[in-house]
Amino acid sequence: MAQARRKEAIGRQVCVRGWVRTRRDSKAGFSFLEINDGSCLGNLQVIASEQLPNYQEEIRRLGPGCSVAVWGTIEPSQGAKQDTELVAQRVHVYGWADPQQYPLQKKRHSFEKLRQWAHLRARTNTLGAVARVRNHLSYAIHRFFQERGFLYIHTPIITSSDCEGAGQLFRVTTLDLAQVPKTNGQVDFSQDFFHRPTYLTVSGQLEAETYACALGKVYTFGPTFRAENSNTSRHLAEFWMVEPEMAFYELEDNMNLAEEFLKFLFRSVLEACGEDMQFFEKWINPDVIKRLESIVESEFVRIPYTEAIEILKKSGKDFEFPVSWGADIQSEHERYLTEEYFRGPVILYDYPKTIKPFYMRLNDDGQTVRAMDVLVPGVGEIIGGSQREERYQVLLERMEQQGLNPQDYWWYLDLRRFGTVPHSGFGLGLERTVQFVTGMGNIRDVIPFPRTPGNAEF
RNA sequence: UCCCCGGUAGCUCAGCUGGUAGAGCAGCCGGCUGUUAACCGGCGGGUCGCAGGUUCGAAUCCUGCCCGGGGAGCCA
Repeated sequence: MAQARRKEAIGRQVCVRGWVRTRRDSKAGFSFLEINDGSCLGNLQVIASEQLPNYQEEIRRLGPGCSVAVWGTIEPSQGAKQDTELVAQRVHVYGWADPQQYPLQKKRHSFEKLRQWAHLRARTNTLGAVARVRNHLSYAIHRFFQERGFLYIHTPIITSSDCEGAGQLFRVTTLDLAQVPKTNGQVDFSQDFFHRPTYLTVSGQLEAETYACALGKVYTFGPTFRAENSNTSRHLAEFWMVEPEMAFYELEDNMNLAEEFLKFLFRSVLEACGEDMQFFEKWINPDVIKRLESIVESEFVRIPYTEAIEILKKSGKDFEFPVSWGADIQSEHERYLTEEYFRGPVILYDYPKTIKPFYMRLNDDGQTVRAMDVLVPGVGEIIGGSQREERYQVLLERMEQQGLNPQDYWWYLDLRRFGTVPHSGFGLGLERTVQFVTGMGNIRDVIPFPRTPGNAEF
């Protein structure tokens, strides 16, 4: 259908199959049908003459949601809003959609309402466009890494490490919850499927490091789970994350890769998803295209955490959360830096060790670690990463400082005992990237079936 | 989890200083039209989120609960 809408298709005999978006009748003896099959944003206009045998019985009853096949010839359109139209020689109806019962109407629906019809919302312009952009980003992610010699590796979904410092975990068990086996009042996990407590992964990083420390450059791209009771437009309980991990990369290499990566993705979407991006620019956020174009051409600002704190202190802004060295950068602070001060992406690095996980490499000052966060206007942190601590003794001390039991991480420590190398990596949230690219305000509208606290119906 | 805002027709919402419900769009019928957010006329359509309470009387006031949204924390 994407091809049938182009002028080059004029004269061709075609069959298209899809869903009716709308029907308009003309007294001149025919009806206009707008058909969409998801291959592109725009609809194909079909001219269905009353001469067709099923015109009165079927075609005149077609409405939004009905599924059809149309055979005919592509001809130049007499109307102004499209180049081509399909003059039907035959229209077959696969399935009806009773207009009294079909939820989707020709009119615009709120995204809140569409979430209640998650099984049908892909049939709307916006959600269809989001799906195509999301698909293209996924493709571009693989292309970026594959073209640079990274290996795609599959890290486990089920893990037993429960304290990576990345939030609450979902428990995985086959125990009968009505009759949990106990020993001395404690749950006896030796009777569970894995003979130990297990969880859904919150990150594939630790496992990815093992492959990076053998094969060089690797990446994971898969679902990630956080059981945090987060109710915001930027959080999901189940989301997709891209995590490259590179041996022999130091923090600066890591930042270079992250910047190159984002630019590659944005450029790729601009090139491949023009019609969808114009739709987002018109209906969702008038800045989306400009924003991506300027990022593709600009250098990312890179400043140490300490310098960012100075900027925030000098801003004269009355922040709800006080700015002080050693405290986390809050959403309002990120927003000031990316949206007001720098007006573009910013990479912050060298954070205080007290607010970052144990695996980040300690700087010589003994106070900061080689962490980096990429912040973008609108969605905040889109990438978080670091150079990993490769020194056995330092890593051991950091684990103990953070109250972790090194025995639980024996295999992770082994990477430092045997042939350790400097290495780095980062994580990119796919949904936040889709949000940033499309301008969609709520993360629940950029994943087909969002999982959030209290919501897993579909 | 905390702070705000909301839940009335299929959809978007008005009605909320208490007096038993309304518009636009959608749907159906008719008219007009190479139409494209089509247009004009007519018709049908509601346990006012749920449960209590106050009152002669509650969509409207009070309490609790459920659901949704925005913001915050946590983070991707």
